[in-house]
Amino acid sequence: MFTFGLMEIELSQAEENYLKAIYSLFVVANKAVSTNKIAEKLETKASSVTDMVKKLSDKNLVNYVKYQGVSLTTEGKEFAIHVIRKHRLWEVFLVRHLGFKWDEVHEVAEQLEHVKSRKLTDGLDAFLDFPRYDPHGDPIPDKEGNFIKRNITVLSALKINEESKIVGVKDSSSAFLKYLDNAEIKLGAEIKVLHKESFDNSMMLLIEGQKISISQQISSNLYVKQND
Amino acid sequence: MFTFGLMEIELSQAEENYLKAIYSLFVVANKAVSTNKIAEKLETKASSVTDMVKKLSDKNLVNYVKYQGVSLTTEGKEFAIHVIRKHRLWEVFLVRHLGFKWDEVHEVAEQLEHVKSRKLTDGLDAFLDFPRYDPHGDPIPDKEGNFIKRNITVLSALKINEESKIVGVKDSSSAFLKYLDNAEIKLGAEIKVLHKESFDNSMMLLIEGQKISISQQISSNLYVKQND
DNA sequence: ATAAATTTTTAGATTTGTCTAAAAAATATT
DNA sequence: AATATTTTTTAGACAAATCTAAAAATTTAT
Repeated sequence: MFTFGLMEIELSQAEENYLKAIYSLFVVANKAVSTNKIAEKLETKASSVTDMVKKLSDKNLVNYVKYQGVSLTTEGKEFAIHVIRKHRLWEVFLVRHLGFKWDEVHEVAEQLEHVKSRKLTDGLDAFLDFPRYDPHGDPIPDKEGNFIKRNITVLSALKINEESKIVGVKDSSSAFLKYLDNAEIKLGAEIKVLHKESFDNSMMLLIEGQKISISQQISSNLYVKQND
Repeated sequence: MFTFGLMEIELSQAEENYLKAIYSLFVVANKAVSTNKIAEKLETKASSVTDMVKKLSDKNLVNYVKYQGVSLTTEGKEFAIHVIRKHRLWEVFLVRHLGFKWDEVHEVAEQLEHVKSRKLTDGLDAFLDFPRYDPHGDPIPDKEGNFIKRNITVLSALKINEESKIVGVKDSSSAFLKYLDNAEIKLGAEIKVLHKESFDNSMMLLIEGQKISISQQISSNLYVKQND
């Protein structure tokens, strides 16, 4: 058997976490990522990253040239996306069925994402009725690893009088999510930009009938649907 | 803070597996268990067990005297029961909601049982409506670690003309469970012993209207309700 | 273009959990 | 009771994943 497509190799949790980190760093940088960046993301040391990256390279999961950063191979990307799929499906489950708040799911999903069982993942997906987004608005890859590519911008980029809908958060920290809860800013909310304050870049917003002012810190961490 | 009751210490998966193994061996033997028995159960070597048991003893989770076997401390028992609780709750979830058969749940539950989150476990328990038994008929400890103590015997101990109900399996191997599926022997089935063959100890059974013969291998691995 | 600063890698050590082989203790046998 | 057998522990080694400190390469600055 040469079944090379996916899942023939068993990865450790550490390996999976590295692939996930490399994937997400690559997505934003769009070029090979440095060992330092990976170390920062995983809260480890660059020397540890070098070791692991060599190992992943031996397994053909990453492309690695000394001193020139790391990128994922096709296979490595498949693994990373599969882990992300599991993570986000679990988040949906926790919020929908176990009463978790959106700021409480991350830590638990970080553990659940490493459970290995195709039947479990696909069964969970079906049980949840194939959700397309997680509680933070991030798209969930399907069985084949296909994402919905959303047309989104940050709220702070909108101009006065533009209308849009909040569809996701850039920052998923507990602190930020709790702020949004307190301010009653929810995904799906329709918004309109009433005013932009030039000196501090704060914004006056009409959100579901309510007028509220938000700092740039906030508006630059909210994703809205691209208007066009 | 001296909160010593439970969960202040974080255990590794390996440590949790040792506690679980020691617990289940102790339950049947009712005396301190040998390192050899533990090694056999965990498919490892006795020397590895000695090492781990020392570590668990340092953490006050087991009582260990050289050459004299191992037993759980109150705290160790609490941990073991908590892991068993998680294992069995996940089994219920997998069968009820994700379409797993009762012979498919073990391996996945072995992974899920190590996920650490009080909120997850108790939330799952509530979501499942506080099930009292897992798919194999084993009782599920509640939040406080309390079990239902069932009055059960093995089917093979019943006498001719005795009636009872199948409530659990002693052997949870995939092979045995599949045999039961094929023979359409389910938990909850009402049975009556029609005949016992003296030369091979096989039994003729009336089970839900059907007459079937089962070997001693089978009857000694099925639990029935104790007819007091 | 050379020096300075930064980044990355290497070398060697550490922790966890495991192993094998040998030694020590406990149990069984005669 | 002495010997043989079995069980258990010790000693030393190993793989995975990490770390620190030092060396090497790259990038930035003058």
